[in-house]
Amino acid sequence: MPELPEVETVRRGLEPFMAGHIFTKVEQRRPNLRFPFPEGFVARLEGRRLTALGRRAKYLVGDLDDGTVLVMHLGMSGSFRIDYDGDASAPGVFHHDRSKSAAHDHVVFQMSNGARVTYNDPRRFGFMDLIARSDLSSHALFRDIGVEPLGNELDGKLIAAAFAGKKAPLKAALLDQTLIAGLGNIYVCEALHRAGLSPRRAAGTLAARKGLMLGKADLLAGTIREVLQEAVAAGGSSLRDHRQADGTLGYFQHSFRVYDREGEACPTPACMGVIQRLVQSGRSTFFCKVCQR
DNA sequence: AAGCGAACCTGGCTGC
DNA sequence: TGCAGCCAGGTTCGCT
Repeated sequence: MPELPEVETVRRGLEPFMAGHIFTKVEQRRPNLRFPFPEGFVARLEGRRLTALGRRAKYLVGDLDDGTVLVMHLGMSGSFRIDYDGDASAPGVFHHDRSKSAAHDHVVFQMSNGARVTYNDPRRFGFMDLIARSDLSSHALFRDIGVEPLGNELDGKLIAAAFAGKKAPLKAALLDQTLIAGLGNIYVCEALHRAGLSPRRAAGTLAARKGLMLGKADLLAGTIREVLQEAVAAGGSSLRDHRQADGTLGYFQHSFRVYDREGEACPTPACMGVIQRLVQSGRSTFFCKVCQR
């Protein structure tokens, strides 16, 4: 499920059940996901307290009380669910999601507060790692990651500079995690439509603001921020019944303007276009060729 | 060296 | 009903 809004939604769902609590038992049911689990994964977690659960790009980043960081990536199909043995009437406690096969339950975290947190991932493109907090920013996974689109750095000037000279299409440049971190196929399509920019336009053609005149790069920075904020507020998007950690469904998919809407009328006011699908670097792009130039 | 397509893996849906 | 083929929210590798 995981672009930035979905990962952030997972983070918020897990935080109250995990942060501040101790891993009393960890089950690792297979030797690898996308990559092998790190040496001693279970032993290095059991008995440790998770002091905080954060997010960087599409990574969940959990600090342990010994200076280690538990890094988790959901790949394409990873999800968490929570079973809580405590007071079932407590606020924020939800039902177990039984819609997924236990055959793909790869990791189970038993926490000291009675919460059981299960990681399920049919395609196994996700992974987990343990990295010293002091090495995190220089680690290969994080070293080259670009700006957080919901942080303060993202603006038209940054986009124009990052995309300068690029002949690759905007679609590809926006998916490049070393430039802007956290966008994926859905939100790139949505941000480009809102900005009225063609996914095929060369990335290097966006200008930043000159004086009072806003450039297309400024417009795009605004729509990226806007669509991500709206999606986070909606609890992310739930395709194929993908659920939040608490078992509830995000609902931003109902707000898609173009993604997976091939053949539908373009939602731009007064636009007579029809949403088209095309393939760019092996992925589906949805856009309106009338109002996106 | 940037920019593509293929690969990783499983499951769900479509169409014959 | 069965099965082949295509598609899926991500990332990395290897070939122009």
